[in-house]
Amino acid sequence: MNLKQLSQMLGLSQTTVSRALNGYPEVNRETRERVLKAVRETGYRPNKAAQRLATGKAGSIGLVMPMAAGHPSDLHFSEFLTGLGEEALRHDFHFVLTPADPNDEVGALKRLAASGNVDALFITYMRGHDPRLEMLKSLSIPFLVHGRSFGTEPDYPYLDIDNEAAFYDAAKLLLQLGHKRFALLNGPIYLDFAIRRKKGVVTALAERGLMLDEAYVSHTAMTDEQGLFAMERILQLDERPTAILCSSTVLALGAVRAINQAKLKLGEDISLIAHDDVLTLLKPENFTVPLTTTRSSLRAAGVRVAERLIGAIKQLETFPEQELWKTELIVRASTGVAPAD
Amino acid sequence: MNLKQLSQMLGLSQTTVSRALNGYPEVNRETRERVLKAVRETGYRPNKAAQRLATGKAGSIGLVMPMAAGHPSDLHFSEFLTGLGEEALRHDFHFVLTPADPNDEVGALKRLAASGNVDALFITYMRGHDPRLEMLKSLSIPFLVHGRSFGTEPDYPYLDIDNEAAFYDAAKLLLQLGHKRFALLNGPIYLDFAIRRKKGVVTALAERGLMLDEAYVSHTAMTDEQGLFAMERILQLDERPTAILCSSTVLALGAVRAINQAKLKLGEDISLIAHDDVLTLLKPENFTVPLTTTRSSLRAAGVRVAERLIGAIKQLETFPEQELWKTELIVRASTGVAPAD
DNA sequence: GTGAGTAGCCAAAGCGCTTTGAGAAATGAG
DNA sequence: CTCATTTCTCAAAGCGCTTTGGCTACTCAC
Repeated sequence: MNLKQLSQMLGLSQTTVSRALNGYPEVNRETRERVLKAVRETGYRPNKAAQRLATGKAGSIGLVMPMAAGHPSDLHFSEFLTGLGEEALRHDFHFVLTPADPNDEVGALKRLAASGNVDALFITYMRGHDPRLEMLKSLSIPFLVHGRSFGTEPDYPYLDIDNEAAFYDAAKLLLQLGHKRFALLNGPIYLDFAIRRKKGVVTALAERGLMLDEAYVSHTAMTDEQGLFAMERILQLDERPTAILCSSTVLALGAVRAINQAKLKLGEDISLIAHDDVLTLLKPENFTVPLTTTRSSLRAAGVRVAERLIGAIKQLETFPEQELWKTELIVRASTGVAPAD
Repeated sequence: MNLKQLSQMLGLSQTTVSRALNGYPEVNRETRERVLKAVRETGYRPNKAAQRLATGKAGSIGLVMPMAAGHPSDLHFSEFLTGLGEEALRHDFHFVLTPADPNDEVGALKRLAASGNVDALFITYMRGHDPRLEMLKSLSIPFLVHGRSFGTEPDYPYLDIDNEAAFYDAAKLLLQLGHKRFALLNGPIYLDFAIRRKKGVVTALAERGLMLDEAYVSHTAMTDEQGLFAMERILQLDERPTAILCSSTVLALGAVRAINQAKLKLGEDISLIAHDDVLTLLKPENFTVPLTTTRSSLRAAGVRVAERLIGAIKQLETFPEQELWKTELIVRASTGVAPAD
């Protein structure tokens, strides 16, 4: 069933039916109702590809799904996606998900944009000096960045959390508790958030005349196993750290396991603060020793990103172009006074 | 840059350029190379919407993402999605993800199909007597079911694991270890896999003249918290069970927490077998007491589903229409001989 | 030298929708 | 009663691609 058939059935022109459907004013009330009724009865749905071709709009947001054979599925990504979906649902939008090799994200993005399949693009997992930015700016399609790109002019629309402040505050809290030897389990160093979080820690330590020794820093993928390995390694160093900062509760999951295996008491022998993306599965309060965290919901960020992108597509984007969310510091049992030497 | 411009630039007709691009034989080698070169230089990409409109194919698989405000993000779903993506990447396919209210999946599916921007559909989270099946069968678009629908004629293409056998075997193992009092932490009872797993347990017990008491069965969402609550409730029953079967390692995560809190020793006081979907984040071997599991990779299923769907779209589907994968029973430390009464 | 066959190219139709520009009918003003 | 205006409707063009059905210019066999 297509427009032509439908209009023939009704004895109307395609124009009129199309207008009736899309809410144009110049169509008689009765006629419109007749059309709507017929649509209901026949189950007619406009062909999206045709609509897209005719209007240039398609009600879809494109995103690249970083992915390779063997690449682990990412909890953070799906939490974010859930947020996007939640908002998209309200506006009858959908996503076009292009899986892409992590090494070819620029290419994948370019293809996606040129394909004319999407109205807006969105990128995440931002890197320092991210090459995707230039590309996006050269395109004539709305986009939004989740995160920022360290080392580039911040002249693009973004939504980010204040990673530096979060880890500055976390480190500060630990310093106030008397800790002196810090370790940091971070994400890959090329990622923007990892750079900023590290910076936050370094700054806080510097204020007390302390240095963050590189041996006590790990940059790994955000999995529990990497957290375990990194923590095991660090615990075997000569001077054991008493304060651990973790870039994710996923890393913390592994770290805590290593700490338990070393028979150390969390919150007594060793303190830990993790960043909490509010993952459904991994609640910091459900750890045997509830974790102190810096919190910011990834899902909420997803909702907001979708909201802004859809606004941009509909050209009613009146939102501030750049948002920086503060994180909350939530103190639980995993942080305590530094043990006496 | 579109076909018309490109062909003008080359002094060729659109026909010839299109043919050159799509590998038709009736175009001169030199001409083809000239076209390909121009494409590389200009960065021309065919408009997908137009391609779709002209051919009816779009290189995309549609799927409905069950989702509502407040609906938790599902680890199982994203693990599966990762598998899908992995295979789709190889064939330059993408997904159209429509978020949908869990109560309106039929509608969402119908809209997606009628929209004409997907080549194939796929459904999962199958229910008993699933209403989506009839709808899909009435459509003229390839589809594949992940799972089955209990109580319907199995005359549709599916990929499923043998849930009944998995839980039959698991229960059998526990029976052989001398267990008599069983509990089952299952998914929502309307879901097909939950029905079949329960059936497997019931059958195994029946062979020994035992019954599965409904009080010892829980049907909940597959989250760790629900696992915790259900396990807490069951542990407080008069006759404490000694054998627990869990429909997911996520449920098991909560269950184990409850067991620990009750100061029971896993593998001694109480035995537990969970179904392992091979989630990246939740490895049964990483539990403090490694879990005995029935294993089948969700991600592998995703790969296979994508493979079959893409095959169907390209009309080279020579695969068996229906696949039933066996699960592996992997014995670890969470199962032990039943404690003496 | 002729006719059949083939290689290589093209014009134009069509996919299903939106939108432009115009026309017919109904209404109102003078 | 006429002319201008408003209301409603329509035919046709166009979005960017693929594909059908020719057409021309060769090549080759006899």
